Amino acid sequence: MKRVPTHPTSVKRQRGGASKQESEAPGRTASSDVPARRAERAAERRAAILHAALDEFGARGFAAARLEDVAKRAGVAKGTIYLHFADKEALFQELIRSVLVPVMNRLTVEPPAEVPTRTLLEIFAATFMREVATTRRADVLRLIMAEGVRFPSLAEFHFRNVVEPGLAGLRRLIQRGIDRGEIRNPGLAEFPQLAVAPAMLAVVWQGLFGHLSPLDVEAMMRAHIDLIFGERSGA
Amino acid sequence: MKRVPTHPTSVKRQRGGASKQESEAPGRTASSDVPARRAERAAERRAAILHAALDEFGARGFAAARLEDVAKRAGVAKGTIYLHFADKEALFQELIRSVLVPVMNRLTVEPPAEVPTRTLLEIFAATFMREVATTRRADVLRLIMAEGVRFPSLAEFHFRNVVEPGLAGLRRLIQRGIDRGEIRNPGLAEFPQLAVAPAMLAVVWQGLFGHLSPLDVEAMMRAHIDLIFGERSGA
DNA sequence: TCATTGTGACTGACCAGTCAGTCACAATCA
DNA sequence: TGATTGTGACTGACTGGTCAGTCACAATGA
Repeated sequence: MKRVPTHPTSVKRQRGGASKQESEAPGRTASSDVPARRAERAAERRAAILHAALDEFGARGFAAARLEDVAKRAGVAKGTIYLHFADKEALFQELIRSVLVPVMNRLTVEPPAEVPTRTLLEIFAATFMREVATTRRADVLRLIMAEGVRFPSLAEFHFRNVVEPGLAGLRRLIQRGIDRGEIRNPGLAEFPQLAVAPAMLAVVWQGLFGHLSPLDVEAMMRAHIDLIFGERSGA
Repeated sequence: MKRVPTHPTSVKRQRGGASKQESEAPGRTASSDVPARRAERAAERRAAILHAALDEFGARGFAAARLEDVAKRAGVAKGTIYLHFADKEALFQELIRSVLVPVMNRLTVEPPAEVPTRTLLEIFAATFMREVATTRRADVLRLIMAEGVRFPSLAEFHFRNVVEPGLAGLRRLIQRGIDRGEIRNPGLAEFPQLAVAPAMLAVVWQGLFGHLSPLDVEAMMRAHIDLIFGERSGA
């Protein structure tokens, strides 16, 4: 970051092939009998580093995480990290990018058939729980809330690519509910944040207090949806 | 944090007098003509250090904040910090303690008169906005979400002294609303978290995205209270 | 005067980022 | 096909800078 290069190697090489962006670790083990092509191996290592980084950053936060630990966890030398990422911050950004954007695409499906809006919202909530709240992706969310202030570009990236589209989709859903007379309160369309707020709280709660006082997130989300649709008891 | 003390100084001296706990910066300047008594001066310095720590930790997070900057901001030498706090972590804990506990006491008033529950909730929300969301205390909240995972004792302290009593008070309020027929959804009493969730989201939002897309927190809270009381439009 | 309080230069651990060297594998040749 | 050479991915010891915490000394004031 602040290192002055001895040789003015102005242009950094930056491998990684055709900008792979998947997040799931590849199933193929390194000891496969079909020797993976170089590019494949590189992609595997890149994925392994991202995976390890998720663990380390998630557990320690950005500033306190040590790249040497990331390397060790990924089964790689420290220097290797720098073959794939420009620096610690770039690794962090790429982590956010690769972990959240794919889920957002999965969450922001088009509002399709003749299904009641309540069901759509329930699916939305269930998907969020299954894909985010109960996975290590929740750590990434907490990480953004935690470190976002210090990385404005990262906060903005997350806002443009996750928050804005997610909220827009939610607003469309809610508006649909209002139009069909399923939702009474028009304020919800103006502030779709009200609809996600409990999910965010759940992520934080489970991370901080889960072991002290576990929260029945599903029941809470059910109560929340009841609140939105003005019912007095769940199914 | 991970520093191994060279000398096994088992018991740290820990000056600082009668455990002052106020958080507001003292108005008195150091150049006051009435020379403050030693204990007073000590308390003032302690407060100044906490105040500076709030700024620095709030802006940079625990790991990245530098005690030298805290000292400079407090108008004090680095060593002086160690006259008042055992180490960086103790300073951080004391910061959380001194900033949030007093507010919690102010928020958790007894549910008094013949006032409608809605008004009480509105007061609760307004107080939270005035005393927390729009002050540097919001940084402390974000700080806890950020660093709490890495400081379990701190997370537990915050849970026992802020979250639990706060939620209990809120639950009592909601139960009152249900008993009086003002609130329809009984799930709210089971999950008072639903009532605070938007406030938490507002704190995070303003911190991360406030400059990209400011959130009209008051309007949102109004919409949220409408939702709770089943009204369709605010006053 | 002397006990208490404050100071800031200093120490030692720590860690992001570097780079000279290694070696697995691919390409080329006999 | 097997031997030789070339390539660049990978390694990890190292550097330079940073910062928490210390302590010998200075300032203060009872």
